[in-house]
Amino acid sequence: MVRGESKNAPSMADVAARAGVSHQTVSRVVNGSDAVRGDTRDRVLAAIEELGYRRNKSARALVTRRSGRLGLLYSQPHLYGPGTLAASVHQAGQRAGYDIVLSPVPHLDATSAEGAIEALLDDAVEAVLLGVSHQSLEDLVAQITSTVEVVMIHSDPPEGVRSVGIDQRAGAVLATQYLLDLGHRTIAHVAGPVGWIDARQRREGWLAALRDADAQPGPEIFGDWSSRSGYEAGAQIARDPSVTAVFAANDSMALGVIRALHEAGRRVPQDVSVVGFDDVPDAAYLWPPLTTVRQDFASLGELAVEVATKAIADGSVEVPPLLQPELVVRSSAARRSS
Amino acid sequence: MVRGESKNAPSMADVAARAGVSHQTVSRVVNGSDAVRGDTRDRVLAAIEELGYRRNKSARALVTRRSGRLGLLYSQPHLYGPGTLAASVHQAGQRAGYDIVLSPVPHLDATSAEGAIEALLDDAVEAVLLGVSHQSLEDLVAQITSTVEVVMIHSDPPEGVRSVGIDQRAGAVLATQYLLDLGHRTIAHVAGPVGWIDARQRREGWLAALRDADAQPGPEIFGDWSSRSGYEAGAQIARDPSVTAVFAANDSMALGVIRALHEAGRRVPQDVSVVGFDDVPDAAYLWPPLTTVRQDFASLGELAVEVATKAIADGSVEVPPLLQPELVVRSSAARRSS
DNA sequence: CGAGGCGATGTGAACGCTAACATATGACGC
DNA sequence: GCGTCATATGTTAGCGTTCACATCGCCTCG
Repeated sequence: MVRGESKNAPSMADVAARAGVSHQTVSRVVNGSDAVRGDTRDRVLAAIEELGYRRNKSARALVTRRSGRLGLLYSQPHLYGPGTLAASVHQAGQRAGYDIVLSPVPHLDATSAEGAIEALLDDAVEAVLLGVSHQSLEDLVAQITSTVEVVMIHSDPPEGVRSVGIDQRAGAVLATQYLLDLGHRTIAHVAGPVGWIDARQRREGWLAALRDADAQPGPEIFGDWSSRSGYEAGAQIARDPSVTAVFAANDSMALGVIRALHEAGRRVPQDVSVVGFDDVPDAAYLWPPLTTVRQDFASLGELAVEVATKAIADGSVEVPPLLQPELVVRSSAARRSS
Repeated sequence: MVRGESKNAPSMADVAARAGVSHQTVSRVVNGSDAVRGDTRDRVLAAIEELGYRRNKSARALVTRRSGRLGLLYSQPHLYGPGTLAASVHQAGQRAGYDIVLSPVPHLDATSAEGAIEALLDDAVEAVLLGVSHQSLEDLVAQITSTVEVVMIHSDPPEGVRSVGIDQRAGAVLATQYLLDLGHRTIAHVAGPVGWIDARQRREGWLAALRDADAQPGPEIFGDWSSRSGYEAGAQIARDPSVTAVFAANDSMALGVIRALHEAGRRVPQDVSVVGFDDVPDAAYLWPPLTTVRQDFASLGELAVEVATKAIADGSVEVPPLLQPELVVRSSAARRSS
């Protein structure tokens, strides 16, 4: 920015003076009121253009007592799911006429989440979207729900809370059932960390599918969503020859499992089948291409914004049905050989 | 939010009444002025606590004529690099006392970038950080630079523009030189798409290292950063037996190349060596573990915020030295066999 | 031809805060 | 004991909007 070049930004009054009307008429034009004569409107529009006028959102927010902002809290912003979610919420918000305040929390814990929510509240957001379904947030929600509208993005929401979600449990059932259909009986699970709702739901889906098929749960190892933890889990699983299939709670861990299996000399999928969760863009181009469960983060974000705007409009507490994930069959899982 | 429960949010005047002081004294307390007696301060603080008072940022911004906001434009928000950058900018901004407005642009083109910048300007950001180094933005920059402070995140910035960056060219030289040292003479390059500065710089680094070693450039294929495009490039490369090494412009494409090589029966690294760029968290757990070039996105974000805040404070145009990337040796590249 | 009404525009106040200045209170020196 | 000064606090105005209402023409109709 060149110093001294620009004085104060022009205000409505400046535009009004230039167009020879009152500031209120400018306001009407800017807000699309139809009570302005065509030629007057044109004069105003021309003045706006000439001066490079921009409506001051702070002044507007002050007098209307509405910020026009929605906040999204999300963690692990470097990962595919959260990143996609953030982008889709942002886009849907724009379309709905809201500004989206993105609040990434690199490492989730109760303190940092609380701090992030405080910041969002300081920003006067009209609703908070909770893009991270972790147990530690459920208590927090109760506290802020009297202050601001809240939408949880959650596959197993507490009673009476506004929420949207993807059916994690159903996705896990899809994956496990597929493995069962392939003839596998001992299916290990590399779970996400304790405390994460999605991890719990995926684990329950695995368990439920097994139960329905009268199969015993295979070994279960808890990871932390990272490929490193998947690798460590895989190394352990590789030592157990009875395991012929692994369901990993996300694609990163699945990929770690596959590497560990490779290193142990067990072929995927000939010796051990592996299924992941998420369908990250790279999943299709791993070796072998990863069979996984796809979640539609884009729709999730749109839905969340929709529910939030409705909540702001009429306070309704609406819980649309969970979105259904989809099994994407590639070649990391195959019929049980022996 | 429970309807009817909360009336209007308390203002300074409410706090002042409760504490038995004037609103100005409340303002002083809130802003940490030391011209307030200890016991008065305590009374005010107590009133703030009791009423749950929050300072209204809009009113403050209106009167101070400063929004306290920095905007970050970034694309491909689902990818590791941009996601990490966004998070680190956000964090650094908080620390520096600025609110960060994150503006993800899913698919970059001149129109959407322009729209996003307009939105940022409407939000009255005091500086715009351009987190996407694409040619199409360079013209845009010239237009807005008179309106707002701009910081480009760019490894080869135009003259006189404030910027920070990571030395992409040096990273590519590192990768290529490593391959050369391993005895490879025909090194292919899977480049990023035309128009992306980083892609250009990496390609130039590859070319420069080759030139210095008196080696002829191997085949060159342009991808689009995706693993799919890497796969397609890899399939092509696999047909050329003279190629014994590939330098891919990012990890996703590298992973696609590896799969294509596998499918063609060419082993990595025994037959063909592959080096990527970025060091995404999964890179270390691919099979084989990917040798790649690590960029420090976290430091990049911090640096960008630092330069932006300085620019706002005194208008200085500072271009700190490029950050240096680092070669991470794993096992997807090996000494040339024959 | 004047009352009534409607469409287009203007006026004044208020939103919650900070900046600038004004005032009160007490300590101190002569 | 009174001016002087520093320290603590209060008062007023104004930031750029929108809202509620006032005004001004002009047309319609009995």
